[in-house]
Amino acid sequence: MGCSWPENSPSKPRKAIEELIQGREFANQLRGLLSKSIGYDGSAPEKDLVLKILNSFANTLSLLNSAESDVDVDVTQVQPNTQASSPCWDAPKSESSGESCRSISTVKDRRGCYKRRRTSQTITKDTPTLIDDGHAWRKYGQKAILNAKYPRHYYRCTHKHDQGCQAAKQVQRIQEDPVMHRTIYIGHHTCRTFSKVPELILDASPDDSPFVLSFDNTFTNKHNHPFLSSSFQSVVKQEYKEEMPAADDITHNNQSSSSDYLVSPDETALESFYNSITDLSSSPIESDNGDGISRTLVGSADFADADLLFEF
DNA sequence: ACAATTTGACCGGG
DNA sequence: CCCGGTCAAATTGT
Repeated sequence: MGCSWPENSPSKPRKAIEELIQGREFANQLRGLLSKSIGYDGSAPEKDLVLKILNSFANTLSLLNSAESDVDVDVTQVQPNTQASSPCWDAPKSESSGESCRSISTVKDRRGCYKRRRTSQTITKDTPTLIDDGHAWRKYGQKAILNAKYPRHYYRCTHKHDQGCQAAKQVQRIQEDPVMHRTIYIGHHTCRTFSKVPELILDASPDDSPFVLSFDNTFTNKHNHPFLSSSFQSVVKQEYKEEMPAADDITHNNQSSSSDYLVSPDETALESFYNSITDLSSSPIESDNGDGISRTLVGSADFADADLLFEF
């Protein structure tokens, strides 16, 4: 079971990946046990540890996955409006206005104008159900994934068009542990607007040098998160709504489906969420998986700042 | 009325 | 051809 996420690996790394997935599975089980036996006054170093372990697994897996699939440095050119690079969605209207296109075209002719994202850096994060990373995302798709119980959701930055921000993310519920979501961040934010976040948070941060900014926040913002409650709630609502329809249904698993419906009840999700929150805020866990990040890139600054948003 | 999400179709890579 | 990523019309929410 499981091991459906990374499907793109030759053979040696693959074995390693399977091992890692198994390890992660075990860690998840341990985590479940702990949250049962401890209740939610949290503050258990054990759970702290488990979360660290889980993150290590996640990061290692993402490293392995990207290790052989891309060797690129692809710092994607971020240019909002050079018509040279703008695919087709910048000026599609003109073409459609001459809509008399003889083609049967129930759909406009999209041939050739379909830009598939070049593999840029991706960072994988496992987070308890409803974490908001503080960025404004716009959902643009949802897909059932082969062999996966839960669909994958596709988001891009809300400011893709007005600011040319290339950031995107994919979110999928982890089937071994439906409480957790795996989020793959692709590309980095070039937008400046934190629409959801009141400015008071940012006031300590001038708006250049994201590196400084993120570290700064790490130390200063640990205890005040004025936006947590609001964004939290909205996300809750959204998530539950999403999960309601047909957890499985996908393609082929007609027979086992009945058992799939007993996804963990809401309370469990909430409880463990609170637990994680507590744990996360009490220790700088995330900051150390810089190892996953630091090996490459330039865009990491933004992810660092995403990380600390996970930290409350 | 506008903005965000849903959803089926399309596209390109493997 | 299949699968996953993206587009965009239709629908739903604010």
